[in-house]
Amino acid sequence: MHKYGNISAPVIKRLPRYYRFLGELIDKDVTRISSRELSDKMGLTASQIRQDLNCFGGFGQQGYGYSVQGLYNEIGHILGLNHMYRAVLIGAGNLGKAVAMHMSFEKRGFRLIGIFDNDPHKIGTIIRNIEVTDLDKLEEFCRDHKTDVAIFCVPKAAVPGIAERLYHLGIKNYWNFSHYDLSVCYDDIIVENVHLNDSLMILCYKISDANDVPEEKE
Amino acid sequence: MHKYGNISAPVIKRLPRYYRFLGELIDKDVTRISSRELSDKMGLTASQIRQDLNCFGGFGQQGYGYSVQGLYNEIGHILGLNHMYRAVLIGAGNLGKAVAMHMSFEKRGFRLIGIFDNDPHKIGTIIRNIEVTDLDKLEEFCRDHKTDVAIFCVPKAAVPGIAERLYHLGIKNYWNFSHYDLSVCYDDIIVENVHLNDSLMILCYKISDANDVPEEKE
DNA sequence: TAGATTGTTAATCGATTAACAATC
DNA sequence: TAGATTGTTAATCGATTAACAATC
Repeated sequence: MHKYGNISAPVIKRLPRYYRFLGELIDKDVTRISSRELSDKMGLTASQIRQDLNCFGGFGQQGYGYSVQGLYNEIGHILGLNHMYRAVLIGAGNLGKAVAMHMSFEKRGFRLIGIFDNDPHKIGTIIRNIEVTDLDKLEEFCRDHKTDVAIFCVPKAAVPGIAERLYHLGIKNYWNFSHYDLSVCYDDIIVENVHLNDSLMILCYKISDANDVPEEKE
Repeated sequence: MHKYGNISAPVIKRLPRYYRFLGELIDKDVTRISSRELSDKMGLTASQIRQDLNCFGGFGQQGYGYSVQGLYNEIGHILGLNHMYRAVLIGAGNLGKAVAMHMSFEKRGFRLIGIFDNDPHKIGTIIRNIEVTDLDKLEEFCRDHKTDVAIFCVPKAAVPGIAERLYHLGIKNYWNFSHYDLSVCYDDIIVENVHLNDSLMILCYKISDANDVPEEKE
């Protein structure tokens, strides 16, 4: 069962960007905007914006355009930001700590309710008002606290084992920062990957390709 | 001038993933693989793999398949990992620190040569053997040290000003973790974005869409 | 040689853009 | 009413898949 039919990945990927630009327009006290104006600002075509929005409904008004605040609210609702999914963070290393400290979970439909690690030096420390708990107590914690999502900030090798435990606990939604490909293991899970290494390599490709310098590593 | 013609974005995005899977095969002492076998492992079609690779050259052998190590090396070369682009990190907060500590820059074609911040509490601290420098000394530093890339780990509001300074210094390659859209400002720059908030919202969409629960925030 | 698998061309599928009638 | 801009259908473009001759 899908709330909005079968929306294509490219469309979904653009939604947060629309949301961001509309938020900026609100900050600038812009109340209405046409698909044309928005397309200029965002570097898209007006057609694409109208097509994208009409996957979810007719939010505009002929001859007028779109209400900025109205559209912002609609897209926030489509994205499901009104939800409050309970998330546990697995891994309190540099990356995990940064994710815990840096993200505005509450504005994005989530609440961080637990942080786990197996390093005795980290267990017991406090990150953003949450005590880092021993990974061994994961099952106990999830029995006591409804948990919807797990965030993976652990090394690749640790992922499969932890994923199996989570899957067994019925937690099947993952925000995955590890280099492990979760999607090839289970097929009834929801995964959103953040592969920082991949992103860095793509930057490397773009620079190399543009400069065409056959310079080698020294 | 482009080294490899005009390769489409979807193809480029898959390259790091190929690289990752081939690296794993090497670890498992697999020496040869057919497009068919690889496609099974990765959840792609064999056709797509062959099409992707043939954008860059014929790396296989009819009747045999591909040499795992050979293909790994070729893709590494295509990605430009043999380069050593000098990068400065702008922003030594939680996220910046995590990026500095967590990334294997040297394996991905980069070397981190400087870290900058404007917070007096951070200036002078050491992160991964690099002293955090006053952002005011950016121009001085870049005059003395050839710099190819800037990594943005600062709040949105700080980005446009710093981007202008970097652009003026001739630094036009950016790894952007901020929520600021650099691409709409300059058109002769290379940007690779890591928008963590967007990623989190996409996860929220996927979960909401799959569950179809009209549950509201409490 | 026979079998396997590539490189590559052709067919299909999907996403983006263009056009325009509907309508505010 | 006239002008503007949407929602939506049709046309184009690009990416993926299928097919197969080339060849190791």
